[in-house]
Amino acid sequence: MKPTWLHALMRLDCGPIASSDKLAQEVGTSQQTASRWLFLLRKEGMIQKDRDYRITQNGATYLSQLKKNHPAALSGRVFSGVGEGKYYLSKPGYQDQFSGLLGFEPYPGTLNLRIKEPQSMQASRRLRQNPGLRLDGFKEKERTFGPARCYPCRIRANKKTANGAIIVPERTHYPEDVVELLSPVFLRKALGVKDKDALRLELI
Amino acid sequence: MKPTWLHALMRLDCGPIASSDKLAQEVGTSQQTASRWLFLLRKEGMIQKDRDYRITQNGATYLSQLKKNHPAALSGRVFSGVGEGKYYLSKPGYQDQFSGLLGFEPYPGTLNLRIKEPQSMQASRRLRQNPGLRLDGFKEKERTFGPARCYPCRIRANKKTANGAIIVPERTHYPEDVVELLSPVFLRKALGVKDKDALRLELI
DNA sequence: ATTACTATGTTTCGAGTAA
DNA sequence: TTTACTCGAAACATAGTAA
Repeated sequence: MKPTWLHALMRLDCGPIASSDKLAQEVGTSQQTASRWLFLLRKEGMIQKDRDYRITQNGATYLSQLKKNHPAALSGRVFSGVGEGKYYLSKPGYQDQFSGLLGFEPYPGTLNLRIKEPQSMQASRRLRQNPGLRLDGFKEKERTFGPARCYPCRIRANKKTANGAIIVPERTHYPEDVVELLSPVFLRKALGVKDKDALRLELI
Repeated sequence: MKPTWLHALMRLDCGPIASSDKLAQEVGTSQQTASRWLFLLRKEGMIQKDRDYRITQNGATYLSQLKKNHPAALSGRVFSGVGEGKYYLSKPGYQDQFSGLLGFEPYPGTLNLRIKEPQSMQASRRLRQNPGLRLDGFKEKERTFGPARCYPCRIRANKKTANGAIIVPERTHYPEDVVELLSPVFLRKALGVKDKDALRLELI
């Protein structure tokens, strides 16, 4: 399974590169082939050369369409967590970032969803590969609070809809069958859901 | 710029697909070629077929590594450096940070790895784009010691495993085919390795 | 140092078609 | 219906090398 020009483009998407030879080594092909790819990619307007070779807006757009990584939807059932979310949301270090990032002040508590369907599992896995909106980490005295990622979504249940966001801690390897939700409103009340009720998330 | 098998894999990453013909239409190639790709991808363990064709964990990992994230693994061979690592590790300005950051006191010396395989080169390159764990820089009399980044990993050789971390100076553009390792133990002894022996790193 | 040409060998493609 | 074979044609990769 040889590397292809798409590998080269994806490499360029991660950062500029100095020469065809360097690219060749990194993707595992010959200098000549790398040179040809760079030429063709340039002809297509996917990359440009100034000092180094770098991806253009065009190329980046092409890739992001290919990745189409955002799953469209994802569903699961409500369950009661240990109330950790509430604790984290109370930290000013995080709080200060929400408005700017999500456009709302979250209700001080998260709603937990457990996923069962394989399709949604896959969606959850794919979701975590996206950068999403980054919530920076911070330090507070002795304790370190890591960065997290947010994915805005629409939350539906009982023919009602609320806005919100999935929040995923960046470092800790949270189980992939669990999804934690933020929202400006108290979701259990706004949607009229209780434990074991089904929710549907539409990513935006 | 024809589509390649990678396009097919990326399409599969977005969701399962029913037949070679469907795939062919979606990525823009012939049914025969799609069929061949599906066969090859299955042989590589990147996809599986139950009812539909769908990507495997393996394939998803391959893609996510290509896209941006932490490389899962990286391998190279031990070589003897100039012993600079030892000097840096002896500085209290760094020493004081290790426990908090990595959860161990490093053995006073680093193990150097030289990377050859293109795949690992790519992994190394990608690794450096991640923030990792930041080791702050400091000043000592006249000399300035820059910040560095640490990437915790498991280190394997000879069926033995040790914990450790890759350490990368932040400013100096260290060659990307060299990786420097910290560990609470003396790795050469703990793993029974000497110059030119192969090591495998699993990032965590 | 880097790029990219030519020439040659190798791989991949896809129409036709069988299973 | 779908998958996958054959085989001539087309595309591609790479060594050598010039610029």
